[in-house]
Amino acid sequence: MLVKPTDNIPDIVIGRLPLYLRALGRLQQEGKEVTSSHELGNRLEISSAQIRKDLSHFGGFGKQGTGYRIEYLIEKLSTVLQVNQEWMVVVVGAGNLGIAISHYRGFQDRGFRIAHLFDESPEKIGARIGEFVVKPMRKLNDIVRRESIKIAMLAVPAEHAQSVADHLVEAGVQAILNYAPINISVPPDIQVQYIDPVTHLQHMTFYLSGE
Amino acid sequence: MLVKPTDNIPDIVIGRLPLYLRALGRLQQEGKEVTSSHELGNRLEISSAQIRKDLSHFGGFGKQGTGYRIEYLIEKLSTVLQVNQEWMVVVVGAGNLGIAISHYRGFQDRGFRIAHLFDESPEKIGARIGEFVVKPMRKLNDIVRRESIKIAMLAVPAEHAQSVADHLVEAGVQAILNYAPINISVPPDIQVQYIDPVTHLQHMTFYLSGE
DNA sequence: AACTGTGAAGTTTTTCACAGCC
DNA sequence: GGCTGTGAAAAACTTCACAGTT
Repeated sequence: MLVKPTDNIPDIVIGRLPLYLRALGRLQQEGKEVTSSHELGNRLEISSAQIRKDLSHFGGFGKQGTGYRIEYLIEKLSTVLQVNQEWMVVVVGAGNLGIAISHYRGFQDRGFRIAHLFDESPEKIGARIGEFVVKPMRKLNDIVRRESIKIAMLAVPAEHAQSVADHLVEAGVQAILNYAPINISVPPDIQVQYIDPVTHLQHMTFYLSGE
Repeated sequence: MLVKPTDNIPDIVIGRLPLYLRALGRLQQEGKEVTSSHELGNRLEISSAQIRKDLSHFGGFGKQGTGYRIEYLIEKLSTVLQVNQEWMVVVVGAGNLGIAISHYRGFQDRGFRIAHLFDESPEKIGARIGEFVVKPMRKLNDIVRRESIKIAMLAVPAEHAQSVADHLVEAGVQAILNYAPINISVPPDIQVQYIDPVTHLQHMTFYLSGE
């Protein structure tokens, strides 16, 4: 039973693992100890065969006839995704969005901790936002390097997203979660994911019966 | 040249159209009038063939030898996605996230306008948040019905997401953008999309060189 | 020369269906 | 009887490559 297989796992499979993990956490909160590909599939509207096949990439996590022990599966998936450790994250941009991100309690128990909040605006620098004091952009490079921070969330206006991303990469960041509604260009070994609510809304309006 | 084809377009294609639209808007801001599948593809890191094939589902929007007129393509894609009209949206949940959503300026010019902000907590009801006054949940049904609002953004704690979703559907909402980190169950004709930053972060940590 | 639109080919992803185990 | 893990089959998706147009 492997945990980090040498054989290449499709990215689309990796993208589903966090959903499994989230649903498993929920099942656990509900007091369940064991689940099945069928139950998980119902929750997530994913076929049970798909779930079994996805999990089988990493070895046999289940028991025939019984299903999956939830605690065990959570531990295994956490290891695969490397969220059995806590990752330090920086937030860049202390506007409404950056502030909301900084206040959000939901990162903690899923593998992430916000370490610093940066902004370039003189009015914001030094301000207290929850437990953070807004730090100036010019300190970003030193802090990220010194603390070996690998992950950043980008919550600046679209016009500044590319140049901030460049700074982050320069400072050694390897993964960027970009909330700005613009595609950024980074070296091929840097991970980028996007969050743009409007793209989701526009995806849904396609299917709505016209006003 | 069709605009709403009878033949079934793959959902995965529909999901890319908002990205095209976003990139086109950006190109337009930069003063460009014409683009090509190649240029768009470079921006989005999508192959030019894919873009041409996706667009071809809706008819010939481009000109051989020339490319695509940006203004024209924006208009066509907006029509396909039905965002050539403005959709009224309600936000449920006036915590940090709901407040940040309500302040966000980026919905306006991409087809959406926030009409109301709801919360159930007595301390929040009546509070002024930007241009909104927080309304009580018990008024949700009437307001959504009266104004024929079809879209909601759900920014309540995970524990309440399902019951609020049920209320929304009951009130006639047809599309829900769910920010709560939990899968909700709705009738098959209701659209749901999810925004959960942690799933994106966990997707990226898979690829990071371990701490 | 540059570019679209598109069948055909190739690749990836999902589902099926069942042997094997509890 | 219920469930996993998995080859094989099916379906979906992407890329190729080129005829045809500007």
